[in-house]
Amino acid sequence: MRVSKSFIPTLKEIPQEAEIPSHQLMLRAGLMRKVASGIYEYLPLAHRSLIKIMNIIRQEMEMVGAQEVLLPILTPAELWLKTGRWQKYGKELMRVQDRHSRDFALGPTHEEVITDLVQSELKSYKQLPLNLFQIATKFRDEVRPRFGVMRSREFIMKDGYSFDVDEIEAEKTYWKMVEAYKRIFKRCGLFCSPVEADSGLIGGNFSHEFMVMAETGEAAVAFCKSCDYSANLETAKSIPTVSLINEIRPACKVPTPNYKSVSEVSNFLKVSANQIIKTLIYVTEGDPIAVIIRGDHEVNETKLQNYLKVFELKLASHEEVEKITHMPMGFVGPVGLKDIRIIGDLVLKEGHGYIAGGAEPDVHWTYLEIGRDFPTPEWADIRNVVTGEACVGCSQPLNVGRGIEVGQTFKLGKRYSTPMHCVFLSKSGVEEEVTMGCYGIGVSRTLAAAIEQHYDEFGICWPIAIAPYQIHLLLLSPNDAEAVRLAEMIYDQCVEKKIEVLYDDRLEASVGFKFKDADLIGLPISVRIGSKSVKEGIVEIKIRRNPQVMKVPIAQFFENLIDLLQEEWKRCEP
RNA sequence: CGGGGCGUAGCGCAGCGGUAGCGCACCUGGUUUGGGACCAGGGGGCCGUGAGUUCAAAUCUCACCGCCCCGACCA
Repeated sequence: MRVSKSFIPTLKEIPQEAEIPSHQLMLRAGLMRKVASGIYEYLPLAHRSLIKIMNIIRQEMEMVGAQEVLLPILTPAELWLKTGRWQKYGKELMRVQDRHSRDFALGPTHEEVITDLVQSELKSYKQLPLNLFQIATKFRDEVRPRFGVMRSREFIMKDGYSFDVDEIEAEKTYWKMVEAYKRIFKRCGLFCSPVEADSGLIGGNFSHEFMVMAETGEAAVAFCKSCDYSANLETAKSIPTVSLINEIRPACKVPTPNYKSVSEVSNFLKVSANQIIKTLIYVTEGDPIAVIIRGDHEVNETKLQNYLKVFELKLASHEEVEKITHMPMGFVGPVGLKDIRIIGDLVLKEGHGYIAGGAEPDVHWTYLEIGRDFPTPEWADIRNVVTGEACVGCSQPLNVGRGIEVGQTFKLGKRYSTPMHCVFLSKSGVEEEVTMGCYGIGVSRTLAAAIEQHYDEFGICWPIAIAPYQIHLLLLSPNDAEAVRLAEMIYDQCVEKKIEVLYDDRLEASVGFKFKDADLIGLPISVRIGSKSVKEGIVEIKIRRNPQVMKVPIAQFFENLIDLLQEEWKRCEP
């Protein structure tokens, strides 16, 4: 492609709307433009990259025997009513009506649609296993779209669904898919690993998220450098450091005038926060509940929600707290708490001599013993793992970092086949429900994540496998006939050799302009041709991610180029 | 939905009661071409929308809309 004929609107300045590097660079390098909040247009460069990601996915899916289909975006409400998700999915499900006032949803995911399809055709165990996938646009009416295509309302997703005769076969399929996913992300040039995950709204009992570790990631991940344990903070476990700090003494009240928060109380009493019990009140769709947790720990609401099996969970407001506990805000504690279910974080179990709210203004209890001074709560793991705690796999210290979730795999079991009556006749002639799995990849998010992982101060540094073009050919002296002749020759030969080349043949752009654009667009290899190099009989080649410029005699140019391309490809091998 | 910020030329911004500006980009002509060139000329705006206050509103008031950030939320 000649730049003079291309649609690549690069920007010199950082658009004010963009916060994170990938978002800024996607706008600046002319990859995309915004139409509305969370809705983007993909321009030619981005489209070429997306196609490459999709093709890698297609190849790997084919390798594990999955077949591609294309499902509708507009889906009738009745399908969603069958599984209860018409209600449960909430406002994120984009609902529309047709001219007859019939309800539809723009598909955010397609379990219902695919299960309905398979249900209508599945008769015998002989048709199983079955593995179907599609690559299509999805809609989610996100509360807050963010970070460009990282969290957009309309996005491209690969979603796959597997159907097996039983749990054992389904699990085999699941692990096959996990392996395929690892290959896909590696082939896209991403450093990405599966982490244990919460299975959320989609249901099921087993899940992994594929995380690209990045500062700007929205998910918190606990991981171990010594063994391969890693998990989303929503499910992560650790061996906590237990605080057997204090001697056992009779409980006594101490004045804490106007000291309410954990940090205020610990400063005032000169104790560390891990001796304090924090009491939090949550409201749910049922009764309110109380949570007690060590002062230096945080409640993980996903864990709590899963333990309680509730849909709604919200920290109570100050007014609600006082009404529910009959204690003043800031001095709520487990002693004297009545008529409320109390969940205690497991870490508290072994400790002694705790400090907690005194149930009346300006007072805290000290030397509290669980079970002696207040009833033993229901124990559950409801807290966030903290950096430095011991790994459950190998006892080495855990790290907590941030990640971008580019894919997720779920074992669904019969979550969808039961309500949608997706059954088959088994070998023994008995009707059985099919066992399902589901597997997603955010294709547009993968593109953004790849940039988030491969950029520098000048622009993008594409992995070759998903780069819009492989070579950026820069004609630096468009008025030098010899340079033009050489550049045109190299361009023609690249086209002939099927080397994807973007040729900056612009007459009007200055040298600096071309260099800046090339750095910004970030194709893996640039080839520079100007009067200077032509006179010396050489061509300059630069690998985007390296600072040095190589000088290659014209006669050996293609030989060298092909070697360099191969080296780049090696970086994307699974 | 709660909190904060911003809407003025394609992009980045200034102006904050009295003729709508700057830099970059764009168009024409010329000179240039190894890290976002130079000279000369030129085009482009309902100052987000609507009400109000005022002799006079981009500027003050109110409402609405849009966008961004933090939080809540999130296959």
